[in-house]
Amino acid sequence: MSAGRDSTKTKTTIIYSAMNLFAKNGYDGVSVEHIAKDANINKAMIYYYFKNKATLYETVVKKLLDDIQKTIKNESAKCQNPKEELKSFIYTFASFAQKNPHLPSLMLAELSSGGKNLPEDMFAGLKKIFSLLNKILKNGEKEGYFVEVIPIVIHFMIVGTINLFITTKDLRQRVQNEFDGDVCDDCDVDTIARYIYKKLLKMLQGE
Amino acid sequence: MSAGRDSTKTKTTIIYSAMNLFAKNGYDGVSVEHIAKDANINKAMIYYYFKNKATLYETVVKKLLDDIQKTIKNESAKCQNPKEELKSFIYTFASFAQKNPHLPSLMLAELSSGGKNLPEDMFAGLKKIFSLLNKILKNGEKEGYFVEVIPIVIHFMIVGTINLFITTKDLRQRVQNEFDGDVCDDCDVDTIARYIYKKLLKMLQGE
DNA sequence: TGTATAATTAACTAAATAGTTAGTTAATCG
DNA sequence: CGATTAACTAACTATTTAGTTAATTATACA
Repeated sequence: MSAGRDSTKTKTTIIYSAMNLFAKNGYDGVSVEHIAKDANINKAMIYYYFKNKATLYETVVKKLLDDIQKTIKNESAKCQNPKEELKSFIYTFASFAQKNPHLPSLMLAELSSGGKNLPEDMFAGLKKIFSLLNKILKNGEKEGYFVEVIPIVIHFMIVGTINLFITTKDLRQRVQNEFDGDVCDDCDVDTIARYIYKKLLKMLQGE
Repeated sequence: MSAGRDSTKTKTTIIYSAMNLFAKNGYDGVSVEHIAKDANINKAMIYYYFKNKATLYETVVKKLLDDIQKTIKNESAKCQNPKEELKSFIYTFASFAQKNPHLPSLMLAELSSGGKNLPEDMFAGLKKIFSLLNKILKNGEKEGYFVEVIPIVIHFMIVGTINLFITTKDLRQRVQNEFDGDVCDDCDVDTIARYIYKKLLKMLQGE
C-alpha cells in the first residue's frame, strides 16, 4: 500500500456482498450494480478489483470451497482411525455449512445446472472435498472398519442431506405446524450431523 | 377450437423448450427471446399463452411436480406394506427423475435459493412429495417395520442423493479415470435406487 | 362464400444490464 | 511541500431484457 486508501477492506466488502447475493439469487439473478449498492461502493470498483462478473463469482465460490476443504483436512489430521475421520468429515462439513450457509446454496446451484458453466478450478474444489471422503471410506474398508460401498453415493448422502437441510431452514419452519416434528424445524445442524453419522455407521458396518 | 390454428401444439412446444432451458440455466439464466427461438415461435406467442415469464416457469415446474407426485401415488397403491411402499417410493422417484432429468435440476435450483421466490403452489407440490414418504415412514413405524426416524432427513437422503446423482451425470463421467469406479459413472439410476433402498433398510431396521 | 375469431407476426418501448472511460480524491514518501 | 500513484467516482455506451401493440393470417362454421 504505497499510496491511496484501504484496498483490502474494499475488496473484502465486495466479496462478502457478492457471496451473500449470489447465494440468495444465483449468478444470473444478481447484477453488478446490485452488488455495488449492497457493498456501498461504486460499481466501477468491482471492475477495478475483478476482471468481470464471472471472475468475481469464481473468486467467491473458490474461496468457500478452499476454506471448507482446508477445514476438513485440518480436523481430519487430529483423528486416529477411519471411524473418527468419517465422524469428523460429517461434523466439520455440517458446522462449516451452518456458519457459511452460502456454501450449500452455491454448491447446489452449481450442481443443479450440471456444471454447465463450471470453471475448471471450481470443479477442482468440489473434487477435492469428495477425494477427502473417498480416502476415508477406502481406508476404513481396508482396515476392516467399513464394508465396501459406492463412495460417491455416500458422499451425496452426506453432502446432499446437509446442504438441503441448511438451504431449507426457512421453508421447514414455514410448515412446522403442518408436519410437527417430522420436519425437524427446531433441530440444529449439530443434531443432524450426529444423526447422519449414527445412521451412516449402520450402513457402513452391518454387512 | 372454433377458429384459428393448433393452439395446444404451440403451447406444448413452449412448455418443453422452457423446461429444457430453465433446467439447464435457471430462471434468470434464460430469456423469453431464447425460449421463443428454441421453440421456433414468435416471442409474443409466449405472452399470448402465458401471463409472463414467471407464470411460464411456474407452469413448467408445477407440471413436473404434479406428474411425479401422481406417479409415486399410483405405484404406491400397488404395494402391500410399508417396506414395499418405501421401495416403490425410491424406485419410482429415481426412474421418473431419470426420464425427466429437468426435475432434479429445477428442484435443486429452487431449494438452493431457500425458496426465496418459491410460489405457494410450487411449494405445495414439494410438500406433497414429502408427505407421501412421511406417511410411509410413519406407517412402517406403527406397524413395526421401521424404527423411529426423522422423516425429513430420510427424505433429503433419498431425494438429495438421487437428484445429485442425476444432475452430476456429465461431471462424474469427466472424472472417471481419476476416481475409477468410486464415482459410479457407469451406474444407471436403477442400480443406485436399489443401492439406496438396501442401505436405507439398514438404517430403518437395525435399532 | 364470407365473416367472426383464434393464432400469429414484426416492430416497438422502457428499463436494466455488463462493462468502459476520463477525470478526481487522498494518502504516502522523497 | 509537492509529486506520484493507488483508490475512487460520475457519467457514459451498447446490448439485452421483459413485456406491449397494432396489424395480419388462417380456419371453422353459418
